[in-house]
Amino acid sequence: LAKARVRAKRAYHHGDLRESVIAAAVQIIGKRGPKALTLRSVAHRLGVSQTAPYRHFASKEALLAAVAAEGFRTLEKRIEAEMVLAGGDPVERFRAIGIAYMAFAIEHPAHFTIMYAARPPEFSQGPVADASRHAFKLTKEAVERCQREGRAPKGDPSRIVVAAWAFVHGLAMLYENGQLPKNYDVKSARSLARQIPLFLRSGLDQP
Amino acid sequence: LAKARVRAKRAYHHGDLRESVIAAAVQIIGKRGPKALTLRSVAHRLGVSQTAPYRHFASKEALLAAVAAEGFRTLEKRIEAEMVLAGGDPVERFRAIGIAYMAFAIEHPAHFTIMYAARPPEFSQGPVADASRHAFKLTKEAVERCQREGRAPKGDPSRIVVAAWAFVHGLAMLYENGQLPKNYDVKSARSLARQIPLFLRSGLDQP
DNA sequence: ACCTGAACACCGTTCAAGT
DNA sequence: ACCTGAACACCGTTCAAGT
Repeated sequence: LAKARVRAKRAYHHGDLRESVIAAAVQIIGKRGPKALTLRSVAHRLGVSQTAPYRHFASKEALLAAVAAEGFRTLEKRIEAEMVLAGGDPVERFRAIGIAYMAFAIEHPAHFTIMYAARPPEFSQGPVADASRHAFKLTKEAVERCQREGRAPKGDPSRIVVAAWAFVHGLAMLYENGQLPKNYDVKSARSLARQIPLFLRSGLDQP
Repeated sequence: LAKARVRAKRAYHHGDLRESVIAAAVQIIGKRGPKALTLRSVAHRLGVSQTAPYRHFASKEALLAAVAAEGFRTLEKRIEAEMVLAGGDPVERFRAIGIAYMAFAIEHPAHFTIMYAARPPEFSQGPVADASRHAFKLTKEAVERCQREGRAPKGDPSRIVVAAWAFVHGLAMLYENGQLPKNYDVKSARSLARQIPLFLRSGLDQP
């Protein structure tokens, strides 16, 4: 009867539950906010017992870390795609990273929220830390090319990277929190293009 | 006996419990992180029954909103103090706001976390929104003075304010999360002074 | 190997009752 | 007015037991 159908549905999750749990978590966060995410709600949504997710995640934090890792992978792909579009100009490449970051935050708010709201200790190591380092390295390379061509001031490129990162991250944060003034059209990520390279041009003297 | 002493301690909280609850919440967040903050832990720390805080706060979120409001008041005072130090030069005044913001984030991490991590609906109105608006207005005035003296590009000053705000907020965020490179000395807030006014000098063309 | 059901400790919140 | 104690619904997590 109905019970048989439920059982069939459950059987479907054999070997696939891990991905389903992540997807359901993202959906719940997206629809009802991070506070509404409970393991039990995930399990219920998937028609699975409340303890089933523990087969695939050691804890709720481990699930959040998996969502974050997925987010960082997506961000990485977004950056790569935008870099290809940018072509060879180093300033354009620098811009592309910021545009990709902003676009990612806008297009994947649930992932973005988890990536920076909850920061379990798992984030300091493993795939999340790797992705973070990789994005930093890409940006630094773009800045160094700008410096070589005389389009950014001399000095430690890391300072420029951090400044740009802080700017874009802060902007994404303010956007996410709805704290940007109405006339500030950040919905189109490309409108930021002109603002990001200001970090290449001035003000970055050593302290 | 011991019971009498507890009773005396409790009596002390007559008319004073509200402030004590806020202070205890800040301490718990500072020592054990926002996740460890429970109304019950606050009550226990104050030697009061678990339901006593409900006399002063309608909910846990209301308590968090009160912590945030206290944070915004402190930030406001910090900005005013730094503005006095800055004197009359408009660029210095613009800098002062960013310095005060960064210094506040460093000196009051528990408040800062609550102000931007948890965002209950209470934040959209009331004292929190007021403080936010006031800080924005102060910054905008500083920018407009810079523009009048030819030390910032023409155009909508709000764009410069938002860019500077995003930058400083992002930097504080990265600092709070321990995501800044080791050689990036943000612990001394004043080392940011040279970086903040870059928003006044370039790159802020209209999109 | 993967899932269930019952149980435990903990939480926010409510409410009748105490002073 | 202010606080307590018991209770409710909910949560993360554990574990013996099922297939």
